[in-house]
Amino acid sequence: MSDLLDKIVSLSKRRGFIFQSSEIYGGLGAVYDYGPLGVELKRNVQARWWQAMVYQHDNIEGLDAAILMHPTTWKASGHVDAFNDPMIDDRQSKKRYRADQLIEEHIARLRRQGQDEHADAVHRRFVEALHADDMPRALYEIIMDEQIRAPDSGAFDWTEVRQFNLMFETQLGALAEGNNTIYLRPETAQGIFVNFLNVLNTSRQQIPFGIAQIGKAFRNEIVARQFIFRMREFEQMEMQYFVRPGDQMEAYEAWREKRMQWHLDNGIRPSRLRWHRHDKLAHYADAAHDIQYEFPIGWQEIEGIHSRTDFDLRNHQAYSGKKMEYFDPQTRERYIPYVVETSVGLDRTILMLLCEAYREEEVEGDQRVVLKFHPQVAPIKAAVFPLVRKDGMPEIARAIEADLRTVFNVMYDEKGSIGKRYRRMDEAGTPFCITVDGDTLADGTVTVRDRDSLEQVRVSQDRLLPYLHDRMRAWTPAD
RNA sequence: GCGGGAGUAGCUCAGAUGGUAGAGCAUCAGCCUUCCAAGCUGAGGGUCGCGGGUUCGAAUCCCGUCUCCCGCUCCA
Repeated sequence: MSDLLDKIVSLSKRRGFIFQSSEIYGGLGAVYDYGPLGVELKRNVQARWWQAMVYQHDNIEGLDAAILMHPTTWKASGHVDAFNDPMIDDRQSKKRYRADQLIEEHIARLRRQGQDEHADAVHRRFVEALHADDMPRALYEIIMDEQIRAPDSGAFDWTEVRQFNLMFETQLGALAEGNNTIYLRPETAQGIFVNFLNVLNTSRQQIPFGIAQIGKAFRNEIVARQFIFRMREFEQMEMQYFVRPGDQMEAYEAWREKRMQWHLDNGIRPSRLRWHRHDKLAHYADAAHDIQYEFPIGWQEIEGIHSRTDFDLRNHQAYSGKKMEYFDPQTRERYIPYVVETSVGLDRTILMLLCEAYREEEVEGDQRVVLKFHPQVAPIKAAVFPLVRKDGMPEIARAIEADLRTVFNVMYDEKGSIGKRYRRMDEAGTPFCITVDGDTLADGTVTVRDRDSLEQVRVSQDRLLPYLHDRMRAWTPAD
């Protein structure tokens, strides 16, 4: 891992942004907890997304669907088939096959060639393999021993057989008998699709309109690494935008622009963001772009904007028997809407903000570590200090703290030298420090110290709130 | 999943040849501080990832296991 990411991991733990899950028991792989500062950062990001998506658009409705869903949901979405089979990849063609189907085809081929004895032997071994403890391994050995080649490329260059059992299973009901297996959702989108009719019928929306949701999703990642970049339990902020078939590209382009702007508005430098177009489209999509950020580990996806046709609604219609059609009263058309999806990883956004904000700087010969968050996402908006712990300064500082607390998350600190307190707040990413000093007693002004420029401005106590609001609004990212 | 590396106080780390652990920073209490930390005094904090074994005795040796990191693979 890069030095920078190491430092961010260390700072995250040291200051209480992010902890590994269940650390006292040795940790749980690729699961993380948000600490006191981390949860503030996360809630601020959620709030900004909700504001930008739901409140700023009169045709977008919010939703909070449950994590547990009817199992048929995942049949309709394609996740059960795609995620639970023993898969093997042809390294040459990059095509993926179901290992069991390859063997079945091989057996059928042998029979066609009259090699029934051989076919029977393979078949017996195949049945045995399907019940083996290490089923993927057993299937792999058959493919190796029988030298089964890839149907398309004819190559014999296979990866291991892997079982893509990426959905977390759990039991519905207290009785562990019968077929009660359900899944923790691997994506939040299906919660939106299955509620499409509910929202349509209750919100008085007309197409085009969207449904937005923030929520947890779960995937048994094969390779889960790089801190909170790829986690087994993670949070998505998704919006599905329903449009008339044919109008999807216009909506797609509009949402691409809005979503990129959102990241810029969070203080991400434009040079660190780029578009990545999917050349190879999933079968249900007719366009797909990712927004990538230049992490210390390289360019990585943080958000996907996908035009996913009517695939999901059409499938839910087929599986549920419920008509997913929309009737347009103007044109008197009836159709299953197309969907443009924006899906951003909340945890990845947090990691991006940490990477973007982290700076090591030299101040008058000393080094400081500072998180230059956008003030709106900063966990603590302001800290209030008495310059010294006497002459009534703590009392005045406490009063200012109490006043600001009605609006912001603020912190009071009187421990250590004033410089030390500034540096502590730098590490937490607090944009403003307010110091009560001797002049405060005389004229009612305080020092407001800027995290980024280190500049100090004297502000009258009673103008403090509007002053801070103005400064937050005017903030722009450095370099 | 495979190969390699690592796991000692909250953080970063030191602990040659086995004799039951230290530093800096951080934290807490007090002092000193009238604007950018690392001044003073004191305190708390570790069964050295976990389990087992060898040994009179293990952080140090052996086995297992978990977690993290790097590379390959994967990114459905």
